[in-house]
Amino acid sequence: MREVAREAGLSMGSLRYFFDSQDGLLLFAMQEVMRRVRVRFDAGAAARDAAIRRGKTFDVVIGMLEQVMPFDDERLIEAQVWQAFAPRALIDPQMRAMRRQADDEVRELCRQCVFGLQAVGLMDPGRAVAGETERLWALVDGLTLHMLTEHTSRRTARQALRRHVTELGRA
Amino acid sequence: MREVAREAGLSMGSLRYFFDSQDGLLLFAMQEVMRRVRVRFDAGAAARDAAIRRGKTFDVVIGMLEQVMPFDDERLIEAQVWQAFAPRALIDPQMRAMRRQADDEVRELCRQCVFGLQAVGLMDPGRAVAGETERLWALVDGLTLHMLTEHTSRRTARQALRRHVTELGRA
DNA sequence: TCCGTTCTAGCACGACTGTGTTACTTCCTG
DNA sequence: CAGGAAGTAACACAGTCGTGCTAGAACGGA
Repeated sequence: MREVAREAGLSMGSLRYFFDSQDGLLLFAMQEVMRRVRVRFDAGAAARDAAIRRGKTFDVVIGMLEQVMPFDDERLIEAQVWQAFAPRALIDPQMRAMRRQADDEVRELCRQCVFGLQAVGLMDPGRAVAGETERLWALVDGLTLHMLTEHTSRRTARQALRRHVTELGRA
Repeated sequence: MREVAREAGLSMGSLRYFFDSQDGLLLFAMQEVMRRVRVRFDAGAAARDAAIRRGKTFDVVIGMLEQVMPFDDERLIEAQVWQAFAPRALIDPQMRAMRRQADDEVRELCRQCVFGLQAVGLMDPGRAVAGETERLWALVDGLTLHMLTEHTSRRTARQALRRHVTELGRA
């Protein structure tokens, strides 16, 4: 708390005017990360719709998935902050619920990507949407994890993601 | 520290006889998790070699990968403990190095799996080993993450893993 | 100008933390 | 049996932590 106040240029008392407890601050921080991701994601919605109409479904899918992954420094920090909350989210019910919601949103994004690819004939119709959703979701979060520990480069992660989505189209 | 001492049935003074500092305790705990995984993994080495000679390469690969994933309660706890260290490992150099080593070992396991599948003709020769290693590794860690947060069932994770490895064989 | 809201700051309390130190017990070996 | 090593315990210290509380500043509308 004192460190946060210091970096914000506030005294402890002032900080506590906005956050009545540490839990409140932490919860807000989590929510703020979620909000930022959503804002960034929604910002590109119109452009994506236009691209889809031009038949660029594949590129749009890749682009959407990359939005929730740490492909620049800002998103890298967000991912690291999120990671910092992870252990507490295993214990704290509120944090757990919040992470649950965030995870569900990413999973839903993956499902839409898989469904979309199938709809435009970019995915083998023989594949199960649910199963492929789970696999894509795990890949996205796995690559995210390896990028935030800097054990995988952005270039490599991008290639792996592209490879995976491409694979979905193979019969 | 006091909580660890309590659960161990020791006083703080006694605990400090074994671990001269908190860092030492934490580092040991990380190393202990790594050791357990290795022991469990090595325990099945002979059986796997035998299975491979019988041509059961696919099942062996699946089995090896499952060994480093939380498919039972014991491994689930290990994964959660490991997760608890993650944020600190972003800062602390020693922890960072230790996690780096652990990650490298899992990555190497994935590489051997990919390479092995290719060697016995279970993988399309047109695939790049390095790229598929990265993809498999991300999938394994992604599924692990989703299992430890209990957002994915063991059954679903198993299916996704099996699906992925099977896919590698498709031309 | 007055007054309530909004914001800021400071202090102090009680609890908890890791560590340094000392002393005692247990146990094994020479 | 003596003595040293191994192990255990207890205490205090210096910090840090989150929080409760009070008081004052800044600001905006009546």
